[in-house]
Amino acid sequence: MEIKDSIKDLFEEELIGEILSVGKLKKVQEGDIVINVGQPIHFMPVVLEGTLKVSMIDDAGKELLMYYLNASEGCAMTFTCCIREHKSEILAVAEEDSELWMIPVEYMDIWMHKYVSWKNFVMKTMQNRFYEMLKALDLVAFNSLDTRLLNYLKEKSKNTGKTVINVSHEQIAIDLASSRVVISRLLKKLENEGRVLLYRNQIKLLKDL
DNA sequence: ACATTAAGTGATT
DNA sequence: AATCACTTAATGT
Repeated sequence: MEIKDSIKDLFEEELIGEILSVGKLKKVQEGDIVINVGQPIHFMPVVLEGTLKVSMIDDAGKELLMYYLNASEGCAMTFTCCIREHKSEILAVAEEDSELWMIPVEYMDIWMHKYVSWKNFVMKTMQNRFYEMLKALDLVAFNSLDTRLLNYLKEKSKNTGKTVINVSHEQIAIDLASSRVVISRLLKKLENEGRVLLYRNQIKLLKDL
């Protein structure tokens, strides 16, 4: 029931029937890897509930956070990868306990031609991701690390709707492709400025951030 | 009580 | 802004 509810406004009746019969539910826990780099993709995950964190990995194994995937959004990279049977170039990790609807990739192409609503869905997610990638690129190219850190914190609290963020300095460093020591220093500076409170594995954002 | 992991800090590049 | 080396603090067993 929840499955149908979360996507019923997106697609026409007939397609929903196909989606339900062809896909399957997958529950993941916080920290679970949904898609790993180099892994061939057989399913396209649509987020029903929860959030996925999508990162890019360079040759040296350095991570860089690209964007978050929220409810009723599909993984845009999958569209580009699966058609040519490419391997994944991204890492998707469950940011929180989430529910995904896994659709075998062979239907992507068929539905693309058969259903307008599917095409629109794909186009829309591509458009959204493209926009977020531009933002991410701009942030990396034209802003200093402290700006990026602030952005990271705000984004995270916006996603969870909370002012308390549960994350280690180490993890932030990985997401921003920096190092733990640097993040610790910048956070300490923010704390001294009275903008955050620091705890172990936890950061509290103060109002004026 | 001890080991492990997270965070803080000075010095160096 | 990154890395090294080291300290201190919190947490798990």
